[in-house]
Amino acid sequence: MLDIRFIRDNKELVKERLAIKNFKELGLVDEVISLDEQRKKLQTESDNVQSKLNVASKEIGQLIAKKENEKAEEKKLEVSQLKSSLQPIFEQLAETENKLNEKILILPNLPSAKVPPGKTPEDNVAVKEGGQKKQLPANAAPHWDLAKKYNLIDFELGNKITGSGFPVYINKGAKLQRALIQYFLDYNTKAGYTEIQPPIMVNEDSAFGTTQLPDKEGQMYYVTEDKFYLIPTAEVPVTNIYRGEIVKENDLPIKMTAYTPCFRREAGSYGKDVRGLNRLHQFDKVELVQLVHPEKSYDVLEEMVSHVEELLNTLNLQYRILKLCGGDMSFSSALTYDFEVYSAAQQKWLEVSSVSNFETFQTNRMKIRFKDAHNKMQLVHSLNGSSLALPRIVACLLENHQTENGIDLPEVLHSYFGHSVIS
RNA sequence: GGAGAGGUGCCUGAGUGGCCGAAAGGGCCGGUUUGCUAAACCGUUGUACGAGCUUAAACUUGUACCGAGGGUUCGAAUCCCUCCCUCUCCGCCA
Repeated sequence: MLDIRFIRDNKELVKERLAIKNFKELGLVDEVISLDEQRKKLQTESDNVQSKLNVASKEIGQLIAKKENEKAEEKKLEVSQLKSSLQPIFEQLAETENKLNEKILILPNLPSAKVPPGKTPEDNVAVKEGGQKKQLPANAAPHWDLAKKYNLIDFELGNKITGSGFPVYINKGAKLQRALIQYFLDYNTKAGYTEIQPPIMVNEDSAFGTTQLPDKEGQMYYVTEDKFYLIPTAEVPVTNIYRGEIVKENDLPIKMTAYTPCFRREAGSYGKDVRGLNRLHQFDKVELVQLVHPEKSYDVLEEMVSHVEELLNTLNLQYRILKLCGGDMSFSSALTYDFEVYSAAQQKWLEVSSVSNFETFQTNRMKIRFKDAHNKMQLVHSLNGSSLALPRIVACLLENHQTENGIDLPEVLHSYFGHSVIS
């Protein structure tokens, strides 16, 4: 959620930036500002009346104490008149606040000055490519065939148990998952992230805090009986750990990592990209979350990008890092880097991580703050990134490391997996 | 799921209708003392949104906030209702 004071003071800048994000309803900015002005006026009005009421009530108390009941009764009449004049002001104020709130929630986060313009994924800027391009054997297969050949994943069985998009990992397939999770978590905790195992269902407030709600409820599974959402990413429960907290400046940065299953309804995405592990309703992911001092957040973003990049390097995968253009960024992000790994057998890039700085967009909703050196309240900046999303990594590991005889696993996984080859 | 108790500031905890934004103690921060540390003593210590003043900060001031939301009353932390949560006992159970 954008800060209303910032919008007030930087109206034109806000519009310019929103335009970069390809946001069309720029008139909302003016609406929000005028609603805010109305709000202030109404509040001043109601404060004044309430102040009078408070004074009068005290006087009544004193009159009663002095046994001057008649005068007290007169005052009471006066008060009841004041009260009835207050009623419409309250209603207007509530209505204005609701409207303001509703409108301001529609505004996406402002892209940082570093965000390239553009409308579609085509306009994203590749900032780096790395890793080795693989020479695959002539009979190279896509991962769904490899998964079957080596009996790692049973997609049909998942259909039977739950539905499509819920694969069953079997035997070495299951162990590979476990090895990856363990490896990623160890890698992250070594870099100073605290491991968290959060709930994988969250309440409405949490889903609101990280901006899944309102608006994206269609993407989440919902447990109606208890009003819980299954998390689409660990970002939701982990960031919300600090919801409503005032942290010490010295405690920043707060670095957390968590493995969780993630659930996404992926409503409306049928057809092409859903084959095999490419797009699932349930998948595993290890996530990074940081809460940091506002002055440091862009350095931290770069640090997180290198952290994920280094992790990818150890897996010997060919990757590229994209800086997302304004039009392709998420609603809440100020700057996002996507990591894509080249799936040699499918001959396409698969997104395996997305690292973003949200600045104060989430923390303003969650009210995660600290007192700075001048004793002034400030919102912390929040960032998160995947490190990494399992299914596509598994897909790329299988495809890119396949040989005539099996799958050669990268060295870092040998001890976690217990073997160097899947055959 | 059933029965009971309770949710107050950073913490403990008092407060059952006006003098309560809230006692007391602890903690924190600042100061005095001190060779240093400790102790002792003094002082300070909420948030949000307005208004005034100001370049700004400081400051002054109004309103709201004692789990959340409603209600009663001239007046609510205090009384009533609903919900949420915590604790104890019972039941069920990985």
